[in-house]
Amino acid sequence: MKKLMFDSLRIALAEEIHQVVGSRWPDAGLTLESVYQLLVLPPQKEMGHLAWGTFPLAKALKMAPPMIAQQVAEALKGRSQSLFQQVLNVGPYVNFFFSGEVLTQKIVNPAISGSAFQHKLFDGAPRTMVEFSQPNTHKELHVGHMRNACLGDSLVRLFRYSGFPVISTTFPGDVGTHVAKCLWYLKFHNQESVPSSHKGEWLGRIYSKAHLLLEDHAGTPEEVKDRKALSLILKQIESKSGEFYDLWQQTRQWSVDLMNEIYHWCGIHFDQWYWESDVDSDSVKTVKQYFAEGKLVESEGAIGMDLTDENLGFCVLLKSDGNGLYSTKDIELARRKFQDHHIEKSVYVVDMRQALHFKQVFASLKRLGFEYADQCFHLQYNFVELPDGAMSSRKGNIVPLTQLVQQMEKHVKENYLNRYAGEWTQDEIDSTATTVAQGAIKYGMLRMDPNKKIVFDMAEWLKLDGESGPYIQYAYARIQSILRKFHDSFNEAATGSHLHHASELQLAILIGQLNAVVTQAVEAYRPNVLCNYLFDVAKQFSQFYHDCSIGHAENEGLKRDRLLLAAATANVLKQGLALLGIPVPEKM
RNA sequence: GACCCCGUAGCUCAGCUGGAUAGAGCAACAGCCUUCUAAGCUGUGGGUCACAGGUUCGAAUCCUGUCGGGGUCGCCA
Repeated sequence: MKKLMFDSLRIALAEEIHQVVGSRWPDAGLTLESVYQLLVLPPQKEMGHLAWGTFPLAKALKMAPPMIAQQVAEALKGRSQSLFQQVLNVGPYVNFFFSGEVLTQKIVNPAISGSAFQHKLFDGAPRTMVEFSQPNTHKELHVGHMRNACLGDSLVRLFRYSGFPVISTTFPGDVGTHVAKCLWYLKFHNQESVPSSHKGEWLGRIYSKAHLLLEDHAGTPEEVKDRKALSLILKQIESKSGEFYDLWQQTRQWSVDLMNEIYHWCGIHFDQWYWESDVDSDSVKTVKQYFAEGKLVESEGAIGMDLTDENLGFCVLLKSDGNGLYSTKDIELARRKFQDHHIEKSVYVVDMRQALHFKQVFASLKRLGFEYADQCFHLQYNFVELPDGAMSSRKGNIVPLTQLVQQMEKHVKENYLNRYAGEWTQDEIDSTATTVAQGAIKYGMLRMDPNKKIVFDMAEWLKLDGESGPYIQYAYARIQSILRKFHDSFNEAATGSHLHHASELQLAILIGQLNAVVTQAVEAYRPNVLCNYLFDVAKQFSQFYHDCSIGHAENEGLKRDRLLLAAATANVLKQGLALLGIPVPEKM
């Protein structure tokens, strides 16, 4: 996979530099592409719009970088016609300033027409499957699940935008001991009647009670009875018959309804759903087949793959009782993914506690002769915990996802949107509250490096000023408000020739960076770099908004140029937020 | 004991495929709504980039070691 050149301003500038350098030092062997890749934003806005570092050239020529920068800047200055307005050398860098016209032509116009968002960013992008969101049925969905869902969904969107063929998939756990525990409690101990709505959440709480009761029974005569009951339940589910199978089908649906409700709220879609119950029995058959072929070994009564020489221990694939494990299912699932969808790369978004598990699974796949084993990638991320420690649905100390959503929407209405009561319809207030809540929650989940832990504190999450999703949405809504107000002056043919203020030019150059930022986010599997960028754009817009009035622009030409720039900014914000799975409000 | 992740301002974090004077948000303090939405803007203060070596013209960034926090290590998922 190779990064492509897609930024027309950088390409044009790189061509000029390449010509100058090529004619002056023909032997340096500098390619157009390497010139392009070395064009960066300067650390300080005052230094310039783009900067070119001379380090590689300095190495090739064995000259001091500042010397080269000076000579390149001089040579560029001597050209009769150039793209840039000003060039100056600062230490080892050659810095460039552009006119409002060039920035409008190269950046603003493509953002207005939408062509800026249609570039293929990579060559040879593999057909990729992204598996994320592996919630268990019969348990409650909590804020920790949200981080995974947001991360996976954003990656799918980023890959797709960049030109990858992508298949999104989920692998919910609808069988296993946690299900048996839940059904056991429901049948033998539950005193409550099943609620008429929110059955999924209720079921999750039943699971917690089941777990606690079973712990209480540990070491008592009840324990033996419990184990027998659980074993019976599991058998009935597996054989697809009996009262517990019926109960499983019924209750499983309650959880699935809850999942669908949440995914719908989040705007998350899966192209393919793989169920544990579906791969379960086949996975055992597959592994038994491998054992029969002599590809697996027996150890301490279990069957698996010995990976001790890779420092990965022993990967159990069949328990001594003949049943499979999580690893067993993942072996079978990997096989199906490549077979069903002819993918070339498989990404697993799963928290870091499973790092060893996936190393074992991938190493096992490789030894089993699976040709795409090296193309399986575990994207690990750190988990969400509460101020007083780890969350666990078994312990019941979780923040349910539905609670976060409800509180956030309520908070947004009470503190901000209810001021429009009477002016807006209730529908507008409700749907805007949902949009803003999505912005707050998703941005909050994505803004940090995936490797860093998130300590969830509801009070902190409800603060919507400063670096937050709503701050960015607010910038967008303000632009829409301006466009509504001055739509008569909006003109797509505006040239940008009236733009001179630093706030205008800075905003223009910044909105031109979207594709470069997306490229970086995709390469690093990190949506947080896009979060930071969009915050910067919104901040730069706020400054522009403050410094450069559109309604009171000195003349009509300037007003048109600024309107066009604002509209382009809105498009970049909307497109960028969409890659995070965040919608935009037309007003807020 | 082995392996993985983290350690940057009072707090939460950017910056990490080496490059310009280490940046934001929050909190604190001082200003800005008769002017396009104050969920906003401007300004001030705040740093031994955990520590110690090494590589390099150049290190918050790469390597080694130490310390501190979290996680994982065969029949849970």
